[in-house]
Amino acid sequence: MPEKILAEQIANQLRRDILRGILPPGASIKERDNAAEMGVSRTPMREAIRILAKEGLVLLRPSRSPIVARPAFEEVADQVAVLVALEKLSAELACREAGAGDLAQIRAILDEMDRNFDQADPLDMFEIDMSFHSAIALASHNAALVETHTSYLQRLWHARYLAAIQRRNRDRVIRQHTRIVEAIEAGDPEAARDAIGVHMQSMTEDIRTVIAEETAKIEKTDIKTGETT
Amino acid sequence: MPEKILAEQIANQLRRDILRGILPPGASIKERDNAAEMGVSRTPMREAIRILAKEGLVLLRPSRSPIVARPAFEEVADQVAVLVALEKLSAELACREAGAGDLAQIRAILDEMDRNFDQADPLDMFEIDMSFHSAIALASHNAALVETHTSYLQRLWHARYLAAIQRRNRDRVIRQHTRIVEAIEAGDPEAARDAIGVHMQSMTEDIRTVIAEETAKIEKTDIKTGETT
DNA sequence: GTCGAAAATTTGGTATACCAAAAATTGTTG
DNA sequence: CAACAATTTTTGGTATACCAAATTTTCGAC
Repeated sequence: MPEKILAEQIANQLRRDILRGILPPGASIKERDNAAEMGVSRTPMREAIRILAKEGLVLLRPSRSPIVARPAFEEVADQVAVLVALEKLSAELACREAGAGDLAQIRAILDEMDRNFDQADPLDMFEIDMSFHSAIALASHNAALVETHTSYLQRLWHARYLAAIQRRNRDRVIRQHTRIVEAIEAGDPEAARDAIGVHMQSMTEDIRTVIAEETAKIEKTDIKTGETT
Repeated sequence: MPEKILAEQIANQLRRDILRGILPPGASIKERDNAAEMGVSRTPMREAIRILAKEGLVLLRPSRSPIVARPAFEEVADQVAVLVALEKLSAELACREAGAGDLAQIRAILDEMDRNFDQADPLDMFEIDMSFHSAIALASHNAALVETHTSYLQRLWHARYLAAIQRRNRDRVIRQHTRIVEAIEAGDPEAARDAIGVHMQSMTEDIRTVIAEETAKIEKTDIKTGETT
């Protein structure tokens, strides 16, 4: 694959730092300073910040440095509601459009999660989980849906990652994923929508819990030190 | 409202030219030439082109000038499938979340269309039609949904505009919009989803017909003159 | 007339400089 | 000590120049 332009490389690096908490919510991203640190000019840095702002990972402020977004639960919940609709559409279309290769791919990812859930590194397992959902979107054979779905996966990555890490539940995840796969293999759109609905309901609850905990932690820190950004 | 930056103004102007057919599908947008014509530098022009590419109105090509997108029916149909899911979610959430002001706004737009459909300029009427759909999205009180829905409205504007202009059917549109409004006013999510489904099915058929006609027209022109871009 | 090589042109990407506006900081006064 | 004014700093946006790569055009040989 062709080498990415500088702006995309910078966006990827910043995205990784944000998703891994190296750049925590509220941290400012100074265009000039960050560019100098990376030995690049402002132009690709500016472009990269724009990319991340579009993904909802960074918040642009007029005449102030952009900051790493710290979405309230309500914002995340809004995005999750849209993601649920997209995933339901994915599963529904996959029931109709998926080829044998698509189904094999989806099943293979489920089997891999089943085998390796406990041994694998949590981040790796989380990424496999995301690839499961992406594989279903790809099986829909709807390019616009794939693109929008990917955008929401990226936006929600951090919240979902925290939720997945802190509320790991192997049996529940495998059971719910299995229901989804079986519905798609059976070509049953209604069953697929229901299975997606149950799975995403669990996830929403997990995210709510995790964000509440993070918010409590942050408020305690803010009161203690009086810190602002 | 604060004055927009140059890049956004340029994007708006190019968008208008594209949607109105002044820049037809396939026309190239030369960064340097267009910038010089508008008396601006490449930087805001480049940014504007990026904005339109994100909206699907412009197709970026490596080492070649971007061109005005000429989506195949399949691409448009894919986007419409996603838009249908978003509109159903809008209507569903609006049933729960809409305030009295939201309902009044939606009803007012319907009444305005009913009164002025035949007299008003077709472009004005089309824009009112779009504002009807936007009002429902706004009534959902889900910011992420509003943003994604707006993005899809923009991407699909040209196809929908052509379809609306060439297959105008006042009674059908008013009837279908009325069903949607009544379902939302009744707070009935299922009825709202059904009404949206019927309405968008009609629209998809109209778009299919119009794109088939446009494609036939373009192929005839290409064969005749051998023109390429 | 065709084909291949060389030259020219076009293009996207990036670096750097400058400007106006907004925000933050500092100093002065009451 | 607080408020206000002046100054400084930071910032986003834009203009311009340059470069490497890709594409197109031109030219020469067969």
